[in-house]
Amino acid sequence: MTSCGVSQQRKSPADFRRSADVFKALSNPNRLLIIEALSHGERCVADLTGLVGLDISTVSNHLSVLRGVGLVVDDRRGAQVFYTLRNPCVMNMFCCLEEFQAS
Amino acid sequence: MTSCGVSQQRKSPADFRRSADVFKALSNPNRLLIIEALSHGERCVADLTGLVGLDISTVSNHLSVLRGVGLVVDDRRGAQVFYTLRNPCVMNMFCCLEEFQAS
DNA sequence: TTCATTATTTGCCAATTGGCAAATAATGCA
DNA sequence: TGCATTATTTGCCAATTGGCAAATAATGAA
Repeated sequence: MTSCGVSQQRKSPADFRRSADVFKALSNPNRLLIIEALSHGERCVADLTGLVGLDISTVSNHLSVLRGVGLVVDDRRGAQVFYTLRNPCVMNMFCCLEEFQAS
Repeated sequence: MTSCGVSQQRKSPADFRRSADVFKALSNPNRLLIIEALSHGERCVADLTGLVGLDISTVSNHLSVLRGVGLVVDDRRGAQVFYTLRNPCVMNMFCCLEEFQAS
C-alpha cells in the first residue's frame, strides 16, 4: 500500500460533511457485507436479502443508503433489480482499513 | 493508488462489526477535522476545541470515540492532554475516499 | 489544604438509525 | 383487468448519536 498522489488542499466543511456521509454509509456491518458481495459481481435484491438474512425491506433500505452516497448503482430488469458497485476502487478503502486494524 | 496485498480470506460477522465501528468513528465531520489536524502533528484538547468550535465536552467526547477504536492515543502532561494519531496509515483511507469521490 | 486550570464524565434533549411489518409501487403474464 | 412476483416506501419503536451544560476528576501551584 503506497501513498496516494492526492493534492493537499485545505478541506471545506462541506468536504468533511461529504466524507463523513460516505463513512456513515459504511458504518453498518450488513451494508459492508453487501458491498463485499457486490465487489465480486452484481447481485439482485433477493440474493442480497438471503445473504444478509434480514427482512427484505431492511435490505432495500440499506441499498438505498448505499445508492444515496454513490457507492452502488441499480439496474431494473423486469421485476428484479440488480445492484453493482459504482466504482470498485472503494474496496481499496477496506484494504487500508485492514492494514490499519492489523497495526 | 495501487491495490494492496491483503489476503482474500472470508470475513466473519465480527470482522464486519469491527470495520463498521471504525467507519462509524469516521462518520462525523468534526471528528474528521480532528483527525486531519492530528495527521499534521500532535494537538492538545484546547487546541482541537478551538479548531472545531464546539463545546469542550463535545470535543472530549469525540476524542473518546476516536480513542475507543484505536485511531488516536492520548498523552497526559500535567493538566493538559495531547492527542496523536496511533497510526498515520489511516490517512490512506482518506486518499482512497477522495479518489472514490472524484470518480 | 485550597484554589485554579484542564479534561472527562454525566444528564438532558432532539434528531437519527436500524429492524420488522404493512402499505404501496413496478413489472409481467394470463 | 386481475393476479403474482419483486422491490421500495412508510410507520412504529427502541436504541443510538451529538450538542450543550453541569458535575466530576486530574493536575499543579501557593
